[in-house]
Amino acid sequence: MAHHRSDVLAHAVTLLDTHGLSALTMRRLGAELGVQPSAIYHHFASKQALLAAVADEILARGARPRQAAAWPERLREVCAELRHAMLAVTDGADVVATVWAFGLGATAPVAEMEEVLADAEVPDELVAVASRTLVHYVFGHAFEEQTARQAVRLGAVERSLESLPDFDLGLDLVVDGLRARLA
Amino acid sequence: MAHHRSDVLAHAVTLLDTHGLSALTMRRLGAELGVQPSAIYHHFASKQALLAAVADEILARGARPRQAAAWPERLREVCAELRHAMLAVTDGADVVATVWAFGLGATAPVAEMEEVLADAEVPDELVAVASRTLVHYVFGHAFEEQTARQAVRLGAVERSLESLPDFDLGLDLVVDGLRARLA
DNA sequence: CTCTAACCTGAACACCGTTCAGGTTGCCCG
DNA sequence: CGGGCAACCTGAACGGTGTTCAGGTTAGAG
Repeated sequence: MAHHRSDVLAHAVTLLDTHGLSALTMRRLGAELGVQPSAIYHHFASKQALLAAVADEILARGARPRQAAAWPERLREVCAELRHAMLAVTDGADVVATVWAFGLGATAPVAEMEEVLADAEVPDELVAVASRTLVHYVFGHAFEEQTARQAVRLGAVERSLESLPDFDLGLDLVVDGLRARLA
Repeated sequence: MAHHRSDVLAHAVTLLDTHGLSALTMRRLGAELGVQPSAIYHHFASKQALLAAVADEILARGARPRQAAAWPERLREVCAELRHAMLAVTDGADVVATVWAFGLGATAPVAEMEEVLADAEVPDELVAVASRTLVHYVFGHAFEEQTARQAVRLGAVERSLESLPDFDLGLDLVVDGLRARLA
């Protein structure tokens, strides 16, 4: 039975979540679909393109309604949604951050941050700097948290998860810095 | 003629700088040294271990004397040194950030940040949060800058380098946020 | 009933990290 | 001087990886 692009993508996300990024292989994904590895190239031009679609799918699945009105809280909402979306899938932070860094996808969150800041009438050069700083923070924190969690789960390291820095506190640091610069 | 661990490490850094991370292969490194790939395993237990040593070497080569006395400027010095060390070698940001994230090395910069903050009598929980936030920012910014630079050099993308956010401004955002929280 | 587009096969190519039994080399010690 | 030991290396192999390509199948539209 023939598969669609969306089937392949859904299976890729499932495989990623259940067995991690290292298991997300063209051969294994093909086997999971009962298909030759080369068949996947009918739906995605390369593995990079597949990963880009996976990253966007991870972000889409994590979407939540916006509630806040003031820009600091709206910013926090966007960052929290981004963080939770990545943490919800095994190695999600790795995939999303890499795809974004290479400019292949996952552009929605930073675009929304820029929109929030522009709406708040923040100067243009600060909009770019602040949104980039925030996204770097969220990616770095989520990646570290996910990596540490996985290391502990595999028993590779006895490092306690208590020592992980608090996400909201670090976020406040940046938001406060931005607020100070605007005053 | 027999090689030492330091020879292998030096050649690995050279190979990384001249041809990028994707060319840093056990086979290619062996060929560069006139040696079988398996010979490298006499000096490094795995490629991960080799990359960890490469990351530490990149940081060691970027070391500069400290000059500032006040903690905000000391923090900026550490961050600037870290940034320049990574940018000085092709794919340096990728290697250093990855090695650090997996806890395999590159721990010196964040340790020094923590020391600076502790000396400034910043509360313990803020020391961990602030140093992590700063290192995430520096890694993210350097990785993005290096990736964009490489994409432009390869002609893969016409994205202008002018649009890259200013490093010092983003750094000030975090430092100011920390300063505000201390007051 | 034909044709076209979507989907897939199966083999091959050129790589990759890693292991292992065995071989060579150079230096120290008795 | 000669034995031995440690450092260093060989060469082949194992089991993977992403990707390409000529050709085959199948379902649906006209």
